[in-house]
Amino acid sequence: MNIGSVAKRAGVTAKTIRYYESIGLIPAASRADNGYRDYGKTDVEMLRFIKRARSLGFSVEDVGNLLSLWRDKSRASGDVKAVALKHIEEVEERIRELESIRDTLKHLTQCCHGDDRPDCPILEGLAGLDNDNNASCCR
Amino acid sequence: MNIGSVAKRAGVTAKTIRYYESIGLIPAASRADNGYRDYGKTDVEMLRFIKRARSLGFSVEDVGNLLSLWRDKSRASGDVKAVALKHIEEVEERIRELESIRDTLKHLTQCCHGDDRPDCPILEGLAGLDNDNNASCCR
DNA sequence: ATTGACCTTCCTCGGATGGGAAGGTTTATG
DNA sequence: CATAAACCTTCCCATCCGAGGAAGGTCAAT
Repeated sequence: MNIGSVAKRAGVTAKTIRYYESIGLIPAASRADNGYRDYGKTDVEMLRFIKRARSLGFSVEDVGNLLSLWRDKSRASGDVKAVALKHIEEVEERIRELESIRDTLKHLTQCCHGDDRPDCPILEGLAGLDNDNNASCCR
Repeated sequence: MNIGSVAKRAGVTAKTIRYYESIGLIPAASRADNGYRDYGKTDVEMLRFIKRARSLGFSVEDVGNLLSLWRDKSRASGDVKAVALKHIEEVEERIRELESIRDTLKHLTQCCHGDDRPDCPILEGLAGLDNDNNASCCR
């Protein structure tokens, strides 16, 4: 199977597959006589695995770890769970950050009358604060 | 004031200031006789403004827009509010994405017994699904 | 024979800086 | 005064994860 077919089947681009090979995430494909990369069914599965893990926000490095656990038939499921739990922690941390940002922005916009007048509490809020966190912009 | 002082006062690095100048986010600083960049108090304010906007997740391009609104004494506060509201939308969208990711991961980990046994529903969940979304991994 | 769809490698780009080299300047200390 | 430390300058390279494209080889169908 050529790289285009396997790419389509796995839902990734040929570019991405070559990139994964170049960084060692996946083993180098064997070559046909014409020099084209040649793939099999297991390669499609592997790429689907990678795609799904990436879509869940695992870094390529994380995916590398998950892949070796996947291939290691004698791995402990606890090892995998540890990777996943750590990632959940990071995702939740990021969510908290974004919520804090959202709350600050909402606060600023609620203070702003939002009409044609030039005075704007949002800009004042952005300008006036040295510290990184929430403002009592409403005078 | 040299770049180091203004950097310290604004809470950014000298590198960052030079970068902002290079991309045109801030005007090129005037130079002293020795060729060093020379800054004043308003530059510190401007850089603080930028820093705070960046910490709230505005892209450098967004910050450029906010800066010109900031400098334009006759702007309408509604213009600023529009930028801010749009950014809130984007932040909330990103939060929803991450929450979806987190929920999928939690689901997978809850299915995993997490001990020394080699069978692992997390890996199976990652491997088995073609579509991008939630799995009923628990048999 | 030609066209179009593949494939190959290699190079560049993006966002928003950080790191560091190579060299000039200023300030502080001995 | 000499020297060292702490500045400053420009310049290039690295990050992360590919996307885009150029230049060229190969294959299948018309």
